[in-house]
Amino acid sequence: MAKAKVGKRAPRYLQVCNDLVAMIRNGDVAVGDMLPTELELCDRFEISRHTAREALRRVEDMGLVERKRGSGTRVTAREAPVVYNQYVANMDELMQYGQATRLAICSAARDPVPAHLASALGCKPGQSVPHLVGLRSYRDQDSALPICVTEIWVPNASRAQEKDLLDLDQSERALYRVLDFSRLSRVRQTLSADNLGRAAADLLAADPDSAALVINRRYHDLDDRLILMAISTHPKERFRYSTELSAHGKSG
Amino acid sequence: MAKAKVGKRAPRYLQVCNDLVAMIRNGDVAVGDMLPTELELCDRFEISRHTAREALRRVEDMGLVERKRGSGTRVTAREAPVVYNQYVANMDELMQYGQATRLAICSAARDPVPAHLASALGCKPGQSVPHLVGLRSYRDQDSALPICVTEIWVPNASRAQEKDLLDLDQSERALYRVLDFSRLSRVRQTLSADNLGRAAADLLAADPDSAALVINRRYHDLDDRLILMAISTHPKERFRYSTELSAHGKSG
DNA sequence: CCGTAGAATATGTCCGGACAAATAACTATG
DNA sequence: CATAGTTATTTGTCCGGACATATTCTACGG
Repeated sequence: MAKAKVGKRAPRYLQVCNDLVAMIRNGDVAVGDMLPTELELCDRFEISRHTAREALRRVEDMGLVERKRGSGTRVTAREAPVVYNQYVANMDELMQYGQATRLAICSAARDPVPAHLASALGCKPGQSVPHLVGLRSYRDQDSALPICVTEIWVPNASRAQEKDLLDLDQSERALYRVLDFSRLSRVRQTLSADNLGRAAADLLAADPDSAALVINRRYHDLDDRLILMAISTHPKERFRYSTELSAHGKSG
Repeated sequence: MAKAKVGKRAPRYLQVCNDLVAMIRNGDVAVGDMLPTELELCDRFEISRHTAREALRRVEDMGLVERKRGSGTRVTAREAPVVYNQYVANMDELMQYGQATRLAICSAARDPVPAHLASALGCKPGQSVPHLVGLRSYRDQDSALPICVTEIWVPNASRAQEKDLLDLDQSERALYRVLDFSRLSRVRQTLSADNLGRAAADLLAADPDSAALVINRRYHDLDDRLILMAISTHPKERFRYSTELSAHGKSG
C-alpha cells in the first residue's frame, strides 16, 4: 500500500495514517478506545486539520475505526482483515443458471415445514408455509434432462404475495417479485452432497443412488429477515458451482 | 445512498456527485470520455475546488470513473455494478477447515498428469508434476473419520520447492510455503458432486456408492500463474461449504 | 520526420479559516 | 432523583489560497 520509493518521501497524511495504524496494531489504543481527536492530531503531528482528516479517512477506509460526528473516532479492529472478495454482479450470476434456463413450478401449496428446516426458516415445526416445487431446465429444450429440482419455502410472505405464489399460473412471476433485488441484502448458501433418493430421482430421471449437489440458499432482506429459502438438488454432472475469489483490491 | 429527508437538503458535494452520476448514466458523457475537470466543475456549479474534489471522490468510489494526475477524470463504467461480496478473512476461512483440522500427507511423488486435468494445470498430458495425496482430519482425534481426501498438483514448483514437497517429512510445511499467502491473488474453485468410488472410499472408510462433495481449488499468483491445484473429496455429511454474500457496502 | 525541451494543464498535497450539526457532558429545575 | 434544557466537544461541510507532480501538448532544433 505504501510505496517505498527511495528519495521520494510519502505524503504527510500517509505518514500520519501509518503511525495511527501502528498505534492500533501495537495495542497503544485498544479496540473500543477512542483515537485522538482531529485537533489533537493537528497538535501532535503539527499538521492542518485537513491533513489529519485525510489520514483518518484512510484509517477508516481500512476498516480499523468508526467515526461519528460529535463523538469521535473509535477503534473497531486491531488489524485490517486480509479480505478475499467474490464479486457477483446480479442474481442470475449468483445462481449461476444464466438466462438460458428457466424454473418451471410444478406444485405450489401451503405445507407444514419439516422438523429439520423449522429453525432455519424461523418457524415452529408443523407450521404451514407457502411451499413451491419446480424443475429447472434449459429453455427451448423440453426434451433435455432438467438441471435440478428446487424446493422453495416463503416463510414471511404477505397475504397478496401468498395468493400469487400459490396460483400456478402466476407463481413464477410472483417469485421474482418476492425476491425483489433491491430489497435483498444478504444471501447465505450452503453446499453439500447427498444421494438423490427415490422421489427426486423420479422427477429428474436419474439413478436414485447417484450423487447430487445440494444447494441451500437463504435470501435475507435489509433487516436480515428471511425472505425465501430455496433448496436445489442437482444430479452429478448436470451442474457445477464455480466461484472466483480475488484478493483485496480492485478486481476484474 | 442519498437520503431523502424532507426539509434537510443534501450536502452540496453530494448534489454535484449525483448530477455527475446522472450525466454518466444518461450517456451525456460516454464511457471512455473525460469528465469535466475540477476547475470546470468549480465554475459550472459555483463551488470550491475542495467540494468538487469531494464529489469526484464519491463518483470514483462508486467505480464509475478513474482519476489520473495530470490527465483528468475518465469515465470507466456507465452504472455502478450491483455487487455482492463474499468476505473471506484468511486462507483457513476460505478452505473452511479451520485450525482444528490438519492435512496429513500420505504420498508424495512426481506423477504424470491425467488427461482430464492437463489443460487446467497448463501441462501436456502425461507430463510429470509433483503430486501429493493427503487426508484431512480433526487434530487430537486420530480415531475419528477423516473429513476428506485431498489430491494436490504443483505444476510450477521450483527445484527447491519440489525437493521439499516430495520429502514426506517436510511436505506439509513446504505446501504452506508454496502457497505463500502474500503472493496469492486469485482462487478459483469449482464444487460438484460425485459418487465416491472404490479408491477414495477405502481411504475414507466410507461406502463407495455414497455421494461426495468434490471441491477443485486453483490458486493463482499475482501474475495469474497457477501455483497449485487441490482436489478435495468429502463424503456426504462430513463437510458442508457455506458462504455468505453481502450486498455492496460495508458488511458485518 | 523525429525526438526533446519547455509550456500548459490537471490532479495531488497541504495550509489557513469559518460555520453547521450531532453527540455527550453538565446544570438547573420539578 | 429524574428530566429537560444548555453548553462544550467533535466531526462534517465549505470556502479561500499555494505549491508539487504527473501528463499532455507544442514548438523548436537536429
